[in-house]
Amino acid sequence: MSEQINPYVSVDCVLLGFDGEQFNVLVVRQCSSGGGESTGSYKLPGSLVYMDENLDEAAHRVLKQLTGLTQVNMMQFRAFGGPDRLKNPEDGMWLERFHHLEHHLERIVTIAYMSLLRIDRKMLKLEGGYEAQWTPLAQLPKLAFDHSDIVHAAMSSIKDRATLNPTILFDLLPKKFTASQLRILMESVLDVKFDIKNFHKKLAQMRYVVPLDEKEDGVSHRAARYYKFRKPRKSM
Amino acid sequence: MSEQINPYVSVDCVLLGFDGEQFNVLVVRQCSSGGGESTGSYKLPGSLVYMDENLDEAAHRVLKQLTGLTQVNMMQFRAFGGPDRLKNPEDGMWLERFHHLEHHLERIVTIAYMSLLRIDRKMLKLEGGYEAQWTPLAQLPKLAFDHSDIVHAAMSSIKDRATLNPTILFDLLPKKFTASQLRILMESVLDVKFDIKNFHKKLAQMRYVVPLDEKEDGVSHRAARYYKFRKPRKSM
DNA sequence: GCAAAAGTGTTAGAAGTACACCCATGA
DNA sequence: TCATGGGTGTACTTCTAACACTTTTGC
Repeated sequence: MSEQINPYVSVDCVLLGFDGEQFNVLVVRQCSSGGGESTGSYKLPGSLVYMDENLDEAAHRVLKQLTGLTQVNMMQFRAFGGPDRLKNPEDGMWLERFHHLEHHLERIVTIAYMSLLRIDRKMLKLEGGYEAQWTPLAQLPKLAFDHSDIVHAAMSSIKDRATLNPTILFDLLPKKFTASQLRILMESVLDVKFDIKNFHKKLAQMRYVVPLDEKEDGVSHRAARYYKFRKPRKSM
Repeated sequence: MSEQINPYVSVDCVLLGFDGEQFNVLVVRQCSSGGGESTGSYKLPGSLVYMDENLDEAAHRVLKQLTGLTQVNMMQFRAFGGPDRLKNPEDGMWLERFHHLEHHLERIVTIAYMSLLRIDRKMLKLEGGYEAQWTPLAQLPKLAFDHSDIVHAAMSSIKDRATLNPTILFDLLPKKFTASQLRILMESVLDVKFDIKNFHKKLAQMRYVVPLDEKEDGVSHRAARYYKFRKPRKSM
């Protein structure tokens, strides 16, 4: 890690996936940078910001290092910067060790990003000693720093964004998905229940959702039709 | 300015007012900290973040110094942090001079806040040498740093927020306001036109807007009824 | 009395809500 | 054949959109 870094500003990424029932977050372990023992607590993937990159670039770098993905919509949603973010001394020490900082960290402001991923994509284990893991929101352990707060803020932000523009949610679904996958996803994001019949009607009116002639296979009940998402040409 | 500051992180505040026709932004002049010549270009009010305060506190401090207001909803809406923010060398030098920094500033990340104010409130001229001024958006000069971008991002953010929760807009109106004041405000935020009759119908259904028995005075046409805003008890 | 903005009702179409039963499949 | 989730239609209500004339006031 030879590049010059800004020791006061980081990005942290809330990578969200949906497994058909609930949201999952990709968390990593706080390990020393040499790889080795995985005893640290879990945290969000993140990094200090390099001097020659902007915030979006830093967030994309983190995502790419962790998953290999590059063409992903990373949404900045909030900065967290209270002096109490490092109140657990282990967190500060870990940062200093991991980034080989010379001086003591008093304060770090983080810019939080959120990204919606298909959970089936393979995750790389990083040489940097990352150990990435999808964890259901409900079973999320206490994370390092204020990362637990950041995750909750991300969920709240995604609700607002999906209300304004539901099409962002399709990043979470497989390329072919069933009506009930979409319905359950929307229900859990927006925290509502849809009537099933009415949902089908609404689905038929969504220009950006097109029914396929293909059906589910190998399920022990009537097979569901698949749909796919088609990006609207203008004005999401 | 003896407090310890974080030389890498600032807050900038987009203070918006509505004069009945258009949005105005409160801009200040880049002056030296000793007061004196007002030759600098305009910028948004802002400050580096002190080591013992969180981001919200820093933003409220800036607002209070400039206007004396304290109980105001300051909404964080985005961080700006590209390395090119200081591409105009004057901006960086001004910051160094103003804050009496010892070392050269290479990079500064700013957390942008936005706040909606009644434009009639009196603004203080600060001993710090601020010269605050409401400026209509349409006549906004090129601002220092990337502050022009920040203003546009604020306007876009307010549209999203008002779509999700129109009640934030009442901070912009006088305590008593007419139907057309509200209509023109909403039209300019949401970038739509409302049919006047339909708007009155909609107004009558807004629980949080109550008609008064009072009317305009001294206008050379039929006097308009006043309304007032009543905070909803739960769930804005 | 005239200029200027305020205020008012109806109708037609679209969208949303509530509700109960049969269908296809694998085990 | 049964358990499981998939899929369908109708009636009612609510919301939205379009549209033109009369009222009040100061000058």
